[in-house]
Amino acid sequence: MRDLLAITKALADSNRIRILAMLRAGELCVCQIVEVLGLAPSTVSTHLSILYGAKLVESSKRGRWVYYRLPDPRSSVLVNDCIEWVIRSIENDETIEEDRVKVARVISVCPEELCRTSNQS
Amino acid sequence: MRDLLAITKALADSNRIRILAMLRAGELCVCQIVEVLGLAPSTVSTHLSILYGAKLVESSKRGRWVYYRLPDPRSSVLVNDCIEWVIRSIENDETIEEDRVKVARVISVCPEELCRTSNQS
DNA sequence: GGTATAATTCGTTATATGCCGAAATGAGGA
DNA sequence: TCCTCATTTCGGCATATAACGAATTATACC
Repeated sequence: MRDLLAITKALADSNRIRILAMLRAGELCVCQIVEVLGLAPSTVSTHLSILYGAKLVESSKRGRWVYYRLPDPRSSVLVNDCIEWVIRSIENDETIEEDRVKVARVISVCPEELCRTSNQS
Repeated sequence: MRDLLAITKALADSNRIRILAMLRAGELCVCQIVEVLGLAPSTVSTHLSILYGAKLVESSKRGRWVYYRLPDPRSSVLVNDCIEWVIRSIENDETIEEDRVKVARVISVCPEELCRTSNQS
C-alpha cells in the first residue's frame, strides 16, 4: 500500500505529470525542466524527488548536472504500466503539447549554454 | 488533464483505495463502508463523492440507502485500466485483506439490521 | 402530516502540500 | 585551495485536504 500511495500521490500534481510527459523525449537535466515549467529550481527539485521516491523516474549525475529519465521498462511492471496509463491519459492535452515544443527547443541547446542564457534574462 | 488529476487525486488516499478494493465484493451501501472503515459517515460520504467525481465508482439510490459499485468496465477503458492497475498494486496488502474479511461479515447482514446494530454499540 | 433514519452538506480544525528565496551541498575549473 | 555554479535542503507562507460533529436533505413508515 505504501508503494501504491507513493505513486498515486506523486501523480496527483499537474507539474509532476508534465515532467513525466516531458521525459518521453529522453533524459533532461533539472535546469531544462525548470526552463519548461517556469518554476523555481528548488520547487522542481522537490517535484523530482517525489517522483524519484515513487520510482517514477531514475537519475544520474554527470558533472554538475543531474539528469532525470523515465525508468527502465524492465525494472517494474507496475511502474511501467502506470506510466503508460498516464501517457495515454494525457493524449491531446494542450499544456502537454506546448511543453513538447518547449522541450524540443530546450534540447537543441546544450545544458551549459541553457543555464547561462536563462541566468542572463 | 483535468480528468487525469481527478483520478490520481482520488487515488492518493488510503481510505479511498480501501473503498475501491472493498467494492470488488459487489455493491455496498454507505453504512456498510462506514462499518468497515470505522470513519464518520460524513467522512465516508465525502470520500465517495471524490471517487464519484473521478468516475471511479457508480451509485444508485434504493430506498433510504445509496449503493456504490465499481464502474461498468465497458464505460471507460482508461478508468477500467486504472482500477485494474490499483487492484494489482494492492495484492497481499494486510489492511486490504482484513477489509475483505470485514466486508464478508458485513454483507451477511442486511443493511437495515446493520445500521440498527451499529447505532446500538 | 409527523417521525425516524440513511446520506449529504456545512463549518471548523489539524495536517499536508506547493511554492518561493536563502542557505547548504557537491563537482569542476582557475 | 578558492571560486563558480547546478542542484538540493531548509524555513516560511498560503492553500488544499481529511477528519469530525451539527445541521440539512430525502425517503420510508406510522
